Amino acid sequence: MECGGIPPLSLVPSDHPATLLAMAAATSVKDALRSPEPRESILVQGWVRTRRDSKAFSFIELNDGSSLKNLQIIANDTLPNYSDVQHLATGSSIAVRGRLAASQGKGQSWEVIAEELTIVGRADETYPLQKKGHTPEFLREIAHLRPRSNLFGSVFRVRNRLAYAIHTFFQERGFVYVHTPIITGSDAEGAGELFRVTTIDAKSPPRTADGQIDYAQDFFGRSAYLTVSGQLQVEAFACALSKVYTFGPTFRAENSNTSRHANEFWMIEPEMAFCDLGCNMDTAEELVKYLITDIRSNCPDEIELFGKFVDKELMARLDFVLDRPFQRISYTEAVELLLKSAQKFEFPVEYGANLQSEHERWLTEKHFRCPVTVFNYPKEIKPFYMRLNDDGKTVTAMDVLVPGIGEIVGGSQREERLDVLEANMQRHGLDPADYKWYLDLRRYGTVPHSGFGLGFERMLMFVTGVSNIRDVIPFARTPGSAEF
RNA sequence: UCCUGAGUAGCUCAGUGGUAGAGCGGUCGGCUGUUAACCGAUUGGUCGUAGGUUCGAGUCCUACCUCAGGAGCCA
Repeated sequence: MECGGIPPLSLVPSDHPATLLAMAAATSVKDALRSPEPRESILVQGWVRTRRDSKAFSFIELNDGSSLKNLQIIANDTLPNYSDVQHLATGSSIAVRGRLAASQGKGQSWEVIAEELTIVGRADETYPLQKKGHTPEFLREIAHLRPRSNLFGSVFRVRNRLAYAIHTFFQERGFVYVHTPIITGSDAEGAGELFRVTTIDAKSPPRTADGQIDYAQDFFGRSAYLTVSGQLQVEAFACALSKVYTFGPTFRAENSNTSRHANEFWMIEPEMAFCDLGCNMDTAEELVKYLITDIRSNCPDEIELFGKFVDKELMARLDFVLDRPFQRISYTEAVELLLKSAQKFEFPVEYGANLQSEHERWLTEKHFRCPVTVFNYPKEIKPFYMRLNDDGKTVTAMDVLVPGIGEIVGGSQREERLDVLEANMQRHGLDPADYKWYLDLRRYGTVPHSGFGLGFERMLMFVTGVSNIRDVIPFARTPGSAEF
């Protein structure tokens, strides 16, 4: 599979007047453009990007989403419906049967001389997309039409390829894809606010004796939520199938209003048995590099577009990341570096506190100027499941920071010692009784194991240079916004 | 949620308390193997919403809404 690709049209409304649509499978614009030779007969279908009239014919730029490039159609005035063709507006859908021939003009090698042109669906002058550039903010308001733009068509072809590359990476390495549940009963995973899933009537909920809503009478007989992470569940599968990963949607009810947060996003969570923190960091870094390499070589047109119109530094940065090993630095060393730096920070650097965004940016953008993996954080600022180091002060957390985005990967070696894990839970105010099944993994044949979460959209932002997460999700869900 | 900024034509924006503007787009015509074509004409407005100050508000004040950038939370 390559960056784009659409299946041939096989289902056609029976009452449709277009005879062309009933013909054999159409050729995609992408395939037409890379044809090795002229073709006597070809059928192409798509949407009109723009049209220009010449003396005795009309130029139509046709795009079907299979490629960034358009296919030029020559519609001669001998076509019986030429007067209609001359009024074809941007956005209209057409089917064209004709001859694929070498172009007489510059700028494209092939063009289609139309012998029959069917107008499938008109678009009138209110069609909001112009052939000139639009701001991403405007296109965001027409999220249902923006995939027809060059920028968003490219983003979503790359999104497709990135998902494919993620599966390829893990499948080639013997990982098993596990579908962890979307609905979860864990309400204290420490990964943020949760969306409640309920069938209780909001107007007259069942009450307990003390007046609280009685969720024991809810659909699942308990409180249930949309998942904030498949990690706890996937650990169970790692402790059986050894190397596993999840790749699915994740939901956080945080009121985050930033360019890097959405309330519904996709996450990749590998989990590996018999794997310590070093092995974990190796895997995360190898994955990030693999994905960049894959997109770089399989979506060249799209990357070129992003480099031209989205982020001029994109290609240099991607190559730079590929050429160099990731920097690894412990939290303690990072704090020392930050304290020694002459840089003035808005927030003070101090051991024991979380690194601020500006601190992370300094490390990855100013100091090392490449991705940085920070590991061994103070236990106080990390969740209960991370493995306690021998120093008794730090846990085996690791974050991969990349320039321009910040944290793209967060992970750790998990605490595999039952007694230490129970103590961690108590320190975090959690009741081990609520995690019986999770503790069983340590009770029966426990093994050292590690894993991490890679934000799918953040990775996509990194490889495309697109700076707002809303622009790499088909229909973004953010606070106050779920229109489409 | 907090801080900062913005909201004027379909889009991008100008408009310094006194007649609502430009470029692009759209439409019509011309020209032309064109390439974000070109030339001419034309179309286009609840100035985010609601109040207030003023003889007079797009412009000043207040509240709210929306968007953007930054912060926190994190992926």
